[in-house]
Amino acid sequence: MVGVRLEPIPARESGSALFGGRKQFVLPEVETEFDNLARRISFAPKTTVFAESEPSIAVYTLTRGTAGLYKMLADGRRQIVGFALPGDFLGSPFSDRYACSVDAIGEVAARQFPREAFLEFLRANPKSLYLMLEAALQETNAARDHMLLLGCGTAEEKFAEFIITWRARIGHGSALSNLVPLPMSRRDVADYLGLTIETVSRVLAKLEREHVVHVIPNALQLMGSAERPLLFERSHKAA
Amino acid sequence: MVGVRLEPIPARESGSALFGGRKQFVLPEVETEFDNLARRISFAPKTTVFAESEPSIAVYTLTRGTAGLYKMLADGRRQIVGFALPGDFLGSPFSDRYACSVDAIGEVAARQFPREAFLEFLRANPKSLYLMLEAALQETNAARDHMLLLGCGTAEEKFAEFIITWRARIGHGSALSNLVPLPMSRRDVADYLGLTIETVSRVLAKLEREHVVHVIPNALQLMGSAERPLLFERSHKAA
DNA sequence: CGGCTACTTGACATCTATCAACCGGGGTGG
DNA sequence: CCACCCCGGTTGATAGATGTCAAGTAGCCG
Repeated sequence: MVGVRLEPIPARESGSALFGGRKQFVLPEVETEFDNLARRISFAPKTTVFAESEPSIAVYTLTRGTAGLYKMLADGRRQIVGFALPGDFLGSPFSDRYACSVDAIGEVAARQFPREAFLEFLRANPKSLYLMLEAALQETNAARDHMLLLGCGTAEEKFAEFIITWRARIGHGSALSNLVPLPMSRRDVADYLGLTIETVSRVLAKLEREHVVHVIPNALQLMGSAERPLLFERSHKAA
Repeated sequence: MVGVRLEPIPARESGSALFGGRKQFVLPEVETEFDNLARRISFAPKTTVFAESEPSIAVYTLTRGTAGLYKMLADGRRQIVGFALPGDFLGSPFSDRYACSVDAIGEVAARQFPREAFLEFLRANPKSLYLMLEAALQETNAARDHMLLLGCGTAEEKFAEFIITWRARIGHGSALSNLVPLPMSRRDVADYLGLTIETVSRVLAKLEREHVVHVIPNALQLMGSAERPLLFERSHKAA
């Protein structure tokens, strides 16, 4: 086990959906033009926004709720590759088929854009294109950070990294709270971390025994005083 | 264990460096302009092209050899997030620091571009920007495919997926050969798959015992007749 | 109240990591 | 030219983490 403090956590990559919410790729001056392309649409909890390999007819930006992006194997094994929050972009604009599936976790609202219209918008707005490329590279990097976790981390390290990153994402702008909402199920967490739900449960039990966290339905209370090593330490700190 | 045929393998994502080599983001008509920005540079085997967290002063396109991209933890655990082949783009154009490290595996040659000049080129060439965004999204998807492997795969599945994807990448254009060169060390393979070198070695021994492959120094002979299930099956086939 | 689902807990199995020995090829230097 | 060493790789014995299977609990909704 390798440890690091829990608190400061130099704000790392989003680990998010396609693009972390903070990265706005539509500039204010073209926003209404962009919005005109959109159709508002919402999804009930546990319903599918789109599924991998379906024809990619539209792209989305999430406006409310949380969604899970995942890829699956034929026998049902599933890897959640990210969680999307409001502001995140979803879809495969350059592909004829969606590259992964997206399920609403709770109630979800989104703006839907026909794929072709979206591409046309991009072609007409190089500045947006530029910002979106920047966001896409950040996203690739976030995926690679998660690869590091999946390939090298222990169960406890995986969970710790998850909860800290998640807390940073939803704390977004406002101060970080020690009461961290967890809208997703244990199965979602397990599939995100490459673990089983039982292992996640046991890690939680252990952290609770050690007074690092308090387990609450749909949330987690981080024990503020906890200077306990929780996370694995990167060889190079984030910028 | 879940099986799938070895042969057809619908050409999947690159799993590559920053951008799969086949994706040319510099159009012919601006290529000389682009090249004028470049400085040719080469790297001896096992040397570092750049390291994570170093100032991001230049970006590169690989012209010869193979490179490994990786991220590390403080205690030395390493995750190789991809291998780069000629044509692949390397660097963190939008960041002040490199997002991951790159080591030459064998002898490597590359073109080096000052980061600012590269960004200026992108801003001046929306078409390149567009193609690069497309490539970046492919790369994100490849990273997510690898996340699926790292999170869900067994040792044997991981190795099989690796060897098949690698073979497809270097076969690139020409017919796929059953003699697959492996310029990287066992350690590289292990760190790419989230395994130990011993486990990789044992998987190879097992596959050899079962006449699926023949192990050769710096290469692997795939036994053509092998209809043996080797890979894990995706729930949705690639497009 | 009953039954469902999500979650937890326990006992056990298994895969992969760990630790250690060994092998073989290539380079180096005597 | 040979001996040696070093390094990468293989193989074996063992241990440990996590997965599997099964039972039990708690909350929630009908």
